[in-house]
Amino acid sequence: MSLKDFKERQNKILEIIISSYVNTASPIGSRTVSKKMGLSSATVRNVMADLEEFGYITHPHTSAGRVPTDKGYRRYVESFTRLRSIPKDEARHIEEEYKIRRKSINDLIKKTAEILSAITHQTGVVLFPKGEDSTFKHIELISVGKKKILVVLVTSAGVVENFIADTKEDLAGDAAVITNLLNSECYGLSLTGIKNMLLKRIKQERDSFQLVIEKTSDIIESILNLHRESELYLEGTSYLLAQPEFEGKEIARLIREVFEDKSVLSKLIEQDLGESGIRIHIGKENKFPYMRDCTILTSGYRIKDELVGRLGIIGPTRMEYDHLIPVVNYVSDVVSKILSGLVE
Amino acid sequence: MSLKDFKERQNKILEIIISSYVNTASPIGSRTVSKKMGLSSATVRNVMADLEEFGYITHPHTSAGRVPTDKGYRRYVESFTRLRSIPKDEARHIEEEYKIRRKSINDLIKKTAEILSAITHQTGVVLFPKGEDSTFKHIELISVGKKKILVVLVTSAGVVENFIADTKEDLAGDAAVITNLLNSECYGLSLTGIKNMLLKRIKQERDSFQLVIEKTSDIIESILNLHRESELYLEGTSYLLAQPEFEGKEIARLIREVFEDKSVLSKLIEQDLGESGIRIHIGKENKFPYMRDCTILTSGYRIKDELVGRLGIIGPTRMEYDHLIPVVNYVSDVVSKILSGLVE
DNA sequence: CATTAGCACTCTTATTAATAGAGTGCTAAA
DNA sequence: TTTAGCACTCTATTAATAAGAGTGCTAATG
Repeated sequence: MSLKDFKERQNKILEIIISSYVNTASPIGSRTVSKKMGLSSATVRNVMADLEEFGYITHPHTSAGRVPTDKGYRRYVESFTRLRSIPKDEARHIEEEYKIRRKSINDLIKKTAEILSAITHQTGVVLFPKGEDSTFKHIELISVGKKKILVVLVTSAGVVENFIADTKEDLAGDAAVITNLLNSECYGLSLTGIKNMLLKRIKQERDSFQLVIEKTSDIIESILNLHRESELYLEGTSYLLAQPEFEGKEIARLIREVFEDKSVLSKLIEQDLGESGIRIHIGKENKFPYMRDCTILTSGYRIKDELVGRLGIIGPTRMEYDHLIPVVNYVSDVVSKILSGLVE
Repeated sequence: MSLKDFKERQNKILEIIISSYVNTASPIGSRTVSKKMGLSSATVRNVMADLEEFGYITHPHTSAGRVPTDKGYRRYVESFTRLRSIPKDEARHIEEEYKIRRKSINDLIKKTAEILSAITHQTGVVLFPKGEDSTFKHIELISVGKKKILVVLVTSAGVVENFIADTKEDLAGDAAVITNLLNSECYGLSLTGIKNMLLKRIKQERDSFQLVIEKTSDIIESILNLHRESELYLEGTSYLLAQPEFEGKEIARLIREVFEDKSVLSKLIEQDLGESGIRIHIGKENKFPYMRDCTILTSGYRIKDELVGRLGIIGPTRMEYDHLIPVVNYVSDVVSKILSGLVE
């Protein structure tokens, strides 16, 4: 038998083990594989021994079937040379979900996490970074009470943010004027750009702008201090916890460490922010200990041609990679298309 | 022994059974109670038999201790004549959480669900209704692309909503003018108010407003169709699922039916919207079948003197009522205070 | 030489039986 | 009215056994 055929058979058997294991969550014996291959169980056992020697599968104990290792899943997903296209009805289903599409970007992003979770039955996740470098398109000050100003910011991408700032004086009467001035001066500038501009202006006294700066120093400070941290939308965490591999033991820990404090997960996903395609982190490949039985599967999404964030799912390492990879990819395409459509 | 003393002893024993059961999640025997009461176990058993006869506690089986029933919990919580004040350090802890307070109302509400969950170790929930009757304070149209207008709405309560609307013509040049017109005409009106005003204006031709209506018919339609549904923020669903009573069996069902489709929960909580104080729904008192082992504990929160929504927790019926009721109450006070402060 | 049949061996899981223990309810005594 | 005492019931635990799944190795086969 040629080396190529040999490898091919290994792949085939690994594939059967994985796809069976994904469904049953219990070790796969040689007989199970043999039936699906038309090979005797003895032959299969030989191949299995090889696969085990190279670390693609293991034994929970002597008389149990085989279970894929992280390395095994890795080999499996690497073997996908090109993305399978997703079934028509599933595509339609996704489109359908987006029909009743929320019309603001914030809503769209949040809804996407829900949709991902609902169609994959895994935990859906969307990372929406807010860089220091996003530029302002519009700013609006609205008086909502004595010495209370509601600040509404719109970035060039069409994202709306708002907060209420306290001011020293009551600016109710001046809100419109100041709004106009700020708009004309700040349009198109980034956060750091605004900071620089203001510093420069403050130096050259006797500027018509000086008055505004004085009156609105509190607001301006609030804007500059606005920590525009990345937002991470998680939806359907219960799917993950319902998996048999997480029964009982360390669930509480996993929750607290991973889901409660989203910063860990954010960091993990942010690593791939530069990448545009599908990225998969399997089990212990995530250095984080409580994630050792989880896989993070994400794809980048775009506004126009600009890569803005990543979306995907978090599930047990034992997930349907062959099915879920195309789904996540498809959703990221749909989201990119909608986002791009919203701003032009 | 007088009837009053008799009832009092019943209460005391019920209280011990409940507080023990809350901690251990396993039936409480007469000996356990006896030790905490200085009464013999035989006497306790007599009282227990009475309590059982009236349906306040049950027997899982002959030789097991007693377990409180929904009716028992109900009697227990009704026995709280006034709210226990919460411990100082806990109060400080809550204040602390709100120190890094998000400055927009939307963020505050969302953060509150997280805080509730974190401090109670239950599922936190906040209902934020958006009535048809809330009035508009400000509207802003911002061009974000050809034939794309970003509409930003601010309600009198200071809540900001935004969406992107498609228009027939490109309105980039007119955005500012239209914004001004809409603002002056719509200020202080409710959604239905705006609808009426527009209909009236459309009838009387040759109105200066006519032009605007024509050009912005798409936007206006979007605003009118804006289904301002109540928002329900749920945080920490995993706490509920981690409870021993939900081990294994119908978890998946509970998730899908209750947490995924938030409308059920919304309805349940909306029933108490008129009520200002603490409201508790114990077990089967929630008619919804999958909630029969859960308690919903909520308190109303206010902006100024106006009741706007409800916040609280969802947990197993076996929860620390004596501790959690004051906590939820305290949080609702803090939130009310902050909300009121934000708008004046 | 790759494949397969056969068999002894290992370890898990399910089943059964036996025992210990927790808790009750009732009766009679204090 | 309270309590001590006791028989009784049911659960939970433990141990022993049996059944079963699956392996690895060897020898036979095409």
